[in-house]
Amino acid sequence: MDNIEELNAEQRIIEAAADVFEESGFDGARMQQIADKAGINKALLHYYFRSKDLLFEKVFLIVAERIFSGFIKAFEEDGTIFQKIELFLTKHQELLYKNRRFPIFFFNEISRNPTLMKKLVAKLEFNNRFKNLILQLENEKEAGIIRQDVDVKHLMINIVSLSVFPYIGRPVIKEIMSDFGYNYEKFLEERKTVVANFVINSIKA
Amino acid sequence: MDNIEELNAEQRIIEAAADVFEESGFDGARMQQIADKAGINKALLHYYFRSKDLLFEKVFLIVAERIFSGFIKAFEEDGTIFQKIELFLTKHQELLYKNRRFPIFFFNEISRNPTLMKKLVAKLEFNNRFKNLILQLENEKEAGIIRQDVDVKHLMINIVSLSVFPYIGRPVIKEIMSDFGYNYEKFLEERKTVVANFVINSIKA
DNA sequence: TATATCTTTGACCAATTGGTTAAACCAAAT
DNA sequence: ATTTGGTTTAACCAATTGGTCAAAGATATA
Repeated sequence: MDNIEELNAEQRIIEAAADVFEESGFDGARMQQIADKAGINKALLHYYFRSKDLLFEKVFLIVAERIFSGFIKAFEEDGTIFQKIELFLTKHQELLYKNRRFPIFFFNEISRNPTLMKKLVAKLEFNNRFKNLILQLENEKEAGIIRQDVDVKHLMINIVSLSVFPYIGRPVIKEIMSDFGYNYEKFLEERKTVVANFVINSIKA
Repeated sequence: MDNIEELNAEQRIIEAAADVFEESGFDGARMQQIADKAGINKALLHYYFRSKDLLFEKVFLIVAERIFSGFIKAFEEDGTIFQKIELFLTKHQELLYKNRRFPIFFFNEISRNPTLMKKLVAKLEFNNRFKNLILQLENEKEAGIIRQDVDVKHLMINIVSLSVFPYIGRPVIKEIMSDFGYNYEKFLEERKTVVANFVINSIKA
């Protein structure tokens, strides 16, 4: 959303709020700052969204849905499990790279208010979307393509862990890397292929 | 620190502050709440630590050092790389399980104030402590114990990712798991062996 | 006992913050 | 031209928050 001026007040508020909340978190965010960034009076925030809590919840769900639905589709395309993993990792990395501040913001806010996750899960219909993937994994296990001892739950979490953690731990990794003379950005670039290989090596029969 | 009454005021403040900051984050934490939990007057906080910022920094570094030095040693023991990985994962999981709220707190605060990480790295002497591990990995690579294409940086991040992410994403995973009829605590328990196997499968020659 | 130093407190303050309200603005309908 | 409805604003408010300060307690020293 570059041309924020063209949007109407309500939409400008949402974009501004997304930005400020992501930058400072719920507790650190200031209604005045959101109003300034949206180019409107502070009272208008309350006119459209009643309270900081309600504004936050609405914005949080909008942004989270935007990002999640971006890569959740990767698992719904056709292809072998290896292809799906590679496709997911590519899309995931792409999205993370464009939204570096999102992961830590997301997990932090969810930790402070787990109810948000219930609402998000309901909105995104996780359950339905992953059923086929689970079936496919069981099939490929029996077909001898992947190891017998692979567990779907753990595999999924492993993939997401490996993909998203470098963004959550960005400043930590960056600092340690530079301490060793490595470059963080180069590291992220390498990771696009490294992670896929790591996962596939680990599960193929 | 169970018997908080036996400590002197300054120590009680540190323990109370650690608790409140970990629970609410820097922005969400209230000096009054820390004072209450420490059983002292709010003015005493400022007598000992001057400001919220200084109190936070001191407490953050104390808690982070406590936890980091707990598992960093795992890599300094003798043994093959496989043994070290298993030892690290065991210790790491143990510590994470006892300090569930720490990871998200830690990474969130570091993201908002990366300077903290500089101070922590200096305090913990990361560089010196990992040199030997890197040498060992190169040796075992040449000896044909682990794959030629294993990269030390990525391997380290992979291990930490797989280990710590389930705690960062706790409410997220919990919600999705229950949506599928799985149990999160059981999942964590399984993970102790699953992760080690996953990593070792992936790197052994 | 008197004095000096460190510890602890209650009362207080200035600044900030989320939120309210009454009035002004403005486009469309009559 | 006037009314009507939604939109936007400036001014304001009550509550909270980090922080201060002078005085009271406590402890050790002489």
